[in-house]
Amino acid sequence: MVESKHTEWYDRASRALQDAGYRRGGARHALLELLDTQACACSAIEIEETLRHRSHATRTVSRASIYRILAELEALSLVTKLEVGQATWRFEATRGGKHHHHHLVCDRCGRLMPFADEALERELVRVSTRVPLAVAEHEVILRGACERCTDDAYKSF
Amino acid sequence: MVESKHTEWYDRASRALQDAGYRRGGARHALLELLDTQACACSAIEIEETLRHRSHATRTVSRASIYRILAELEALSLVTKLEVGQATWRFEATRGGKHHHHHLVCDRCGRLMPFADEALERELVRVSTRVPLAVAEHEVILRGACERCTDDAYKSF
DNA sequence: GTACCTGCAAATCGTTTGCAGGAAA
DNA sequence: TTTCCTGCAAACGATTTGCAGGTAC
Repeated sequence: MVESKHTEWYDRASRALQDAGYRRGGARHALLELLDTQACACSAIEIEETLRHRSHATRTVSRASIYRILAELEALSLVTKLEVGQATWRFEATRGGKHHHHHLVCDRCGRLMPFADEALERELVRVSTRVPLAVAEHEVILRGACERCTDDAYKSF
Repeated sequence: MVESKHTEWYDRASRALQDAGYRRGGARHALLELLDTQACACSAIEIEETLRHRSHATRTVSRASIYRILAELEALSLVTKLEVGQATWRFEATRGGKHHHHHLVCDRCGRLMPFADEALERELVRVSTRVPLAVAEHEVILRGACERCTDDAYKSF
């Protein structure tokens, strides 16, 4: 098996877990490795499937453990829990400012894609100060038809 | 029972349902009346409770019907389905431009409040054109601690 | 009278929890 | 050896569906 390189997030997460007193369980390790490779949010079910089927996956992990570990990671702010899609939680590694992004959701195929925009970010920060809430996080979701689905519609004529 | 005034939304929704060939069922009517009075999104369960307990509620409606009717209304763009809170759908009447708003969610008590901001809206429209998706809707959620919860924290010292 | 509407109860699906065996320290 | 970690299976809660009776037209 090829030794794969980890990102900064993986190292930070490993350390944080250790500092928080968690042991080096195999399931937890497998989840960290997987989350580290994901560009956008994925659901617990997707994580389970990926770990089960991907050849390079470290091992399979039971669904209960997936939820438990994700909850631990969320409590340490190592993953962010999103509500996007089908009334299902999705999770993604909480990376630094540079990787901060929002989400595009295709209404037709359910595809989820990240996007980022600096001006929008500034606007959100400004709005956050004018609102009766001590804002800790924000989240923007744009819904519509993705290019793939738009193309398909075109081809079907 | 006092005859209550309906908003433009109620009339538009009634007409749209009729045009779409739906009959004037009692459950559907009760739901329209209720949704018409709500300032912000509510869940199917909340709707059921409200219809059951409120004195001015027209009648009770079974949960299955609530979901079915909400799905019809959503298909006609008469309500908007949101994912805010506990992996639960919430629904609110789709009103004209003036009532367009986004949501503040309190992480501590779960309270949901609407907010609106014109500059943010313009920014969202701009961003929508620069993204690989034919954007049909957008949604912004700000999470944090509401004033009530912040006050409580203060008082507890 | 027919076709649609509605309520009830059962099924589904994502998520959470209880418990017992297995692994890390 | 002790305590934590994990998987399994059962519990849970929101949502959906099948079906039978009731209602609008």
